[in-house]
Amino acid sequence: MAIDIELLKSIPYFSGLSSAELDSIKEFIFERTAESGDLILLEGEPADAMYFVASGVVKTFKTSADGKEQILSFVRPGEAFNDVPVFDGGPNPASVQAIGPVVLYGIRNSDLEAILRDHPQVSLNVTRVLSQQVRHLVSLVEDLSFRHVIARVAKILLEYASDGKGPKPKLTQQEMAAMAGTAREMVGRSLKSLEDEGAIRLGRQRIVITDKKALQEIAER
Amino acid sequence: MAIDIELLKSIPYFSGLSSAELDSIKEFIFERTAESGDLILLEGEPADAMYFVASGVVKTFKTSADGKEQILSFVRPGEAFNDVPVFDGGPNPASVQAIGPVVLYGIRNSDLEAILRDHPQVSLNVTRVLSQQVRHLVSLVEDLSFRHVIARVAKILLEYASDGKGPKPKLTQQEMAAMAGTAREMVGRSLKSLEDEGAIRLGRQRIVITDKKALQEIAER
DNA sequence: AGCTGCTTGCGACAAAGGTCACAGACAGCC
DNA sequence: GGCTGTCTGTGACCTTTGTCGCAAGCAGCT
Repeated sequence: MAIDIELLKSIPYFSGLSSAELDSIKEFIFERTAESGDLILLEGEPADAMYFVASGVVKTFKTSADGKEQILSFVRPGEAFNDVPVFDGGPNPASVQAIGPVVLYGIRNSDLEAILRDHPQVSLNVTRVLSQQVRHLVSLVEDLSFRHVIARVAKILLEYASDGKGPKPKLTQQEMAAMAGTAREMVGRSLKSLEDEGAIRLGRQRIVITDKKALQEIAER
Repeated sequence: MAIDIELLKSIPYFSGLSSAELDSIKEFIFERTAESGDLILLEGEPADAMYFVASGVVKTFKTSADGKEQILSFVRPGEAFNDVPVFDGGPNPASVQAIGPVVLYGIRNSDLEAILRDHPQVSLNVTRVLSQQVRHLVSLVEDLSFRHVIARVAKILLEYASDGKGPKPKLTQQEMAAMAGTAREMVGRSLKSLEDEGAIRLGRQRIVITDKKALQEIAER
C-alpha cells in the first residue's frame, strides 16, 4: 500500500513528529477510497476507526427523523473525522458522505490508542484539533440561535467565496440549506433578496459577490 | 491556601494520577470564589487561565448583539471550563456566570502547558473531556436545527428533573428559554401545552412530571 | 436529438416563533 | 405590613420560516 509520507507530515495530528516516528505510525494506517455520494459512516453505528482525508472532501452531518439534514462540517485534506469515538468510546457521532471521489487514511481505534500511548506529542496535537472542533460547533450554535436564515446564507457565501486559489466545492441550494439548517426554498429566497439589496449577482451557475461589505453587514444580523 | 486534594482526585482531568503527581500539580492551582450572578469570564477576552468548579454551578453562554442569551452548558463540581483557549491559543469562547456562590480552582495557561508536558496521562484525560464537549455541542446543534421549541423544553424538563439525590438548580422560564434558544414567552406557552397534554402539572413554583413517557414522546419530535 | 434527474424559481398558504403590553403572584427586605 | 424587583400568565399581532405544487432550466448520457 502506498501511504504518502509527505501527506502524513502535513496532518495536524502528526505535526512535530520525527520521520522515524511517522514511519512507525505508518504501519497502522490503512487506505480506503469512496466515490461521490458514498456513505462512509452512519451516525449511531459502533465506531471502529477514525479517518483522515488524503484527497477530496467529505461532509459530516446529522439526519432528523423526518429526513432533514444538518451539515456539521466539511473535512478537507489533512483533516480528521470520527476521532471523537476513539477518545470517549461512544458510537459515530455523525454520518459522513463523500462529496466527490476521496481517498482516506484510516486508523483502527485500538491502534490509535497505542499510538497515543507511545507518542505523547500526538495527544497534545489532538487536544488542539478537538479544541478547534469545539470552537467551530459553538459558532454553529451561535448562528442557529441568533441569526436569521438570510444572515446565515450570507455568511456561507462569504466563507465559501472562491479566493482564487484552490477550487471550492460548488454548492447547491440544497446543500446550503443543510448547512444553514433550513429549507431549500428559504435559501433561494435569501439569495434573491441579497441580490435585491445589491450584495450579490446571480447568474448562470455562479454567484458573484458584488458588494462584500454589504454582505458582511447582512451576515452580522 | 486549602486546595482539597480529595476533590482534585475526583476531577476527570486528573484521574489516574498518583498522589505524588497530584501533589505537584496542586502547586499550580489557585482558588477563586464568586457570588451568585457574578460574571467570571467574558467571551472574546484574552484567556489567561482555565478553571474547575470545586463547589457550586456556573453556566457558559453566548450573547447576541441584541442581548439574547444562548446557554451552552452548566458546569458542575469536578468539571472544567475555558480549557479550549489553553489548547488553541484563542480568546475565551464564551462568557461564564455563577449560578450561585461558587468556589473555583484555576490554572494559568502556561502552568497547564507544563503539566501536560510532564504528565502524559493528563493529555489523554483531556482528549476524553473535549470529546464529550464535542458530543454535547453536536447534540445542541441537533436540537436547535431539528426540534420545535416544545420538544426542546420537554427535553430540558427530562434532563433537569430532580432525581431525588442532589439538589438541581431551580430554573426560571427565562433560563429555560436561554437554554432552548427561544423567548421566555414561548417557554411559558410550551409548559402550558405540555400541561394540556397531561405530561406535566404546573404548580406553585414547581413542575411535576406526571407522565414521563408522554414527555419523552414529545421531546422526540 | 431525446431522456432523465437534479437544480431552480415561484406563488400561495400554513405553522411556528418572536414581540409587545400588561396584570397578577410571590419572595425578600425594610 | 408595605415595597420592590423578579418571575409568571396571557392575548393580540407581526415576522419568519416551512410546506406544497409545479414549471422551467440545465447537464450528462445514450
